[in-house]
Amino acid sequence: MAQYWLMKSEPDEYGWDDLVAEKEGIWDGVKNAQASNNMKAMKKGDQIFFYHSRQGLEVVGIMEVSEEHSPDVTTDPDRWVVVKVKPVRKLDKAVPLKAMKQNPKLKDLAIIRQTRLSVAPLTAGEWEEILAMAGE
DNA sequence: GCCAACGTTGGC
DNA sequence: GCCAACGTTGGC
Repeated sequence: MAQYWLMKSEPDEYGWDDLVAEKEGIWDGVKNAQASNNMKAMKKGDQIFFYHSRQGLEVVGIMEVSEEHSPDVTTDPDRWVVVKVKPVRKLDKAVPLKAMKQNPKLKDLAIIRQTRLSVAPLTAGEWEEILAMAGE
């Protein structure tokens, strides 16, 4: 079964619309051991929520892993990795952080507990709950 | 723009 | 190998 993830990006830097325009994006520049380990664990076809940080503060769409990890030549290839992702679809309505914080079922969500982690795993239950909040 | 949280670096 | 200083991230 596919695993679920959530990845953050500042829309100023790289937003959902940029990914859609490119059709396939390389998720690079992640310089954090925990996030990097999560990326290494990703399998092709895993589902990922795209979250806009700093501006927006909401989950805007779903993407999936199109190519598993490889060395990140934009940073330190011996240390960090990239994955390739492609957009699946935009959510009917974006799910704001504020709403997720108010939902007791999402209290253990990695982005709430550890805000600075940019790539985090999600349980199937959390995935479903966020989808439900998006009206799906 | 500010500041808290947290990871990393470097002097000892 | 410890820990203070520093840099970066991200919510507010």
